[in-house]
Amino acid sequence: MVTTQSDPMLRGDPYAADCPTRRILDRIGDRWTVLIVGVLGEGDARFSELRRRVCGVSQKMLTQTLRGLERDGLVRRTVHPEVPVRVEYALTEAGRTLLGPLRALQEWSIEHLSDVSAAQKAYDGAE
Amino acid sequence: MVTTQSDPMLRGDPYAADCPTRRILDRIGDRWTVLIVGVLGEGDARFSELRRRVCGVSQKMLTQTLRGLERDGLVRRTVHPEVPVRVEYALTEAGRTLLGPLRALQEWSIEHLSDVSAAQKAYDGAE
DNA sequence: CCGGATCCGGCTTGATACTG
DNA sequence: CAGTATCAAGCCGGATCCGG
Repeated sequence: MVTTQSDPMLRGDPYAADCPTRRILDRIGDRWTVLIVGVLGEGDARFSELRRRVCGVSQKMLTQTLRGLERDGLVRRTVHPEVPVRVEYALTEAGRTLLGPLRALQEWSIEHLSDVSAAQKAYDGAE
Repeated sequence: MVTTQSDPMLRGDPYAADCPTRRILDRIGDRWTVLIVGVLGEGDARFSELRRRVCGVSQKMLTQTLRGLERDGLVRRTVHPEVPVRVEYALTEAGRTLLGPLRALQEWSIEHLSDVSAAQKAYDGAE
């Protein structure tokens, strides 16, 4: 199955099922991770704050995604045992390193959105 | 629902549901798009070639993802009406511009995989 | 045969309600 | 406020079938 010859792990071929890129992609490719990390990149936030800012996320997916990020060591969760419980989420050192690549993607999106929209319109029109 | 005040569209807040970044993220966040674009970045490929290289993708998702990319103007589909039909997929100009940001993400993955794995192990152990 | 569409079962997601 | 529990709906993957 896996061609271990010449070590594809460290090359530009993230296509074997066990390639590192694949593993990360499965994380960030869930459509909420990127957004949540993006929000946290602008500053720590508590649960409901995230819920409000990441428009459209369900509390279940928010919880689930945050747990995943915590597990990956990208987000730190801090519980303040006050009267109304306060839980703060923050990017870890490692989590902050993700911001760079994410920004690149974001800038690409902004830059190419009109082209993509036009292409979609053309495609749908022609069909 | 949508706060139209002060135009968040062009800022660094991809968190409104109608923000451009969101739209693109929904595309690339499907877990196959990135891999397929990555493969095509190394050269044109036909359907079964992609199927082989993007290990684990089902024929259905491959078709679906390629259609989406074609619709977005990122991939060009060429049918050669030969005896066994040959269909070639290639990145468009716009599609190639995605390679940069994708590489950044890929490099991040490779660089941080061990940290993430360690964090996961620690998290699971502590629980 | 290659590329692709369709049908179906299982897992993931989302909406809603409930708890500490 | 910050989640967990529950259940319905939609998406994914696999098998199967079709057109050139």
